[in-house]
Amino acid sequence: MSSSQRNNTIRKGKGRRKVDMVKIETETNLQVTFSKRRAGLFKKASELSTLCGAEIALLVFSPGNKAHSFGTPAWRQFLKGFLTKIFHQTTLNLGTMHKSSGQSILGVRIDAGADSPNAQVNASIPNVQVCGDPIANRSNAITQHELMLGKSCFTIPYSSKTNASSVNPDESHE
Amino acid sequence: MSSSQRNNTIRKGKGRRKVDMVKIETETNLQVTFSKRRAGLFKKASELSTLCGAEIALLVFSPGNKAHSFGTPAWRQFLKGFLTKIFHQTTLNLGTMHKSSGQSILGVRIDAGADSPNAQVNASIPNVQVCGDPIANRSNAITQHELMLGKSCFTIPYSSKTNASSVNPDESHE
DNA sequence: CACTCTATGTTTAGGGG
DNA sequence: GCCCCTAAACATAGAGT
Repeated sequence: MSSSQRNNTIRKGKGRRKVDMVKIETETNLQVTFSKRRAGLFKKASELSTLCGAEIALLVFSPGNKAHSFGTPAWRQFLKGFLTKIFHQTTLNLGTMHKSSGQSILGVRIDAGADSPNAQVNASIPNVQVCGDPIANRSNAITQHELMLGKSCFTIPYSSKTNASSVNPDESHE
Repeated sequence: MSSSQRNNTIRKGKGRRKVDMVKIETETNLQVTFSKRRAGLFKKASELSTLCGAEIALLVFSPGNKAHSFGTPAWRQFLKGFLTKIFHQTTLNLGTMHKSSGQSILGVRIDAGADSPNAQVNASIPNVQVCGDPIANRSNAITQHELMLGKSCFTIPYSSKTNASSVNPDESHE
């Protein structure tokens, strides 16, 4: 046990209190924290995009499997152009519509069979695909994360020290 | 122009200075800010995952098209289980390896043709697919973002006020 | 690029309505 | 869930190495 008690506070004052970086046990507390921090995370993503012109895609699933997503405005166009360079034998369907509901279906579909740019997808196969996975498989101990795009492999060491760097063997150093 | 000068500082002190939320013009400045904030964003994502048990996938492309990714440890398993429920006519290939390099290829591949769970993907078709797109298409003005998963449509109004809420017509309110 | 340092702007835990 | 409030914790801009 750390200096504080379990997941709880260090002292009784009013302002912000330190919390241990372990899963919150109190259900209501967890819900509140999730909402606040999810909003904060989205804001940070938005700011990074604005300040630096970075393209970002972010998917968050709450413990109750509820999906929350974030994407920069130019994401679709950016991704289309980026993937087009990589995928030589596939066709990208972007911005399709849900057959029955007519609602927008976001994401990218890689379909080796279809070649119609605006082909509608089968309603039973939502056009949503996601990416992201750490090499490390220990909970709460993300040590490295790799992403393979085309011939380039990007590696991001990630530790509790919040280190984050990247290596790109095929392109210029950034 | 705002109260400050362009993208610059308000005063001359030493500590942190307020910055306008517009794209940074100075190249070196932008690089430094990108590195710092990207690290901060990843840390926030990691903390949200740890504290609340949320599954997260995050992709960031720098202005130079360099990819940085983040994903929670259980992301692959989580996604596999989640998508299995949704995709009835496809096969998921997870955790494949790059043919030539042997390096891990992250992400999810929806391949209607293949049904071998561990089939290797063609090296020219990296198994990386991403999701994320706003409904709004104006730069720096993300107003709404929708994600279609199965029969459920999740909507996240997003404004400069950093509002972020979600609606799920098919499941319980969170 | 990475690190350090400072000062300060920003986020957020907890509690109330 | 939303809003408001407080005060402490945290993130980070700018400059230097």
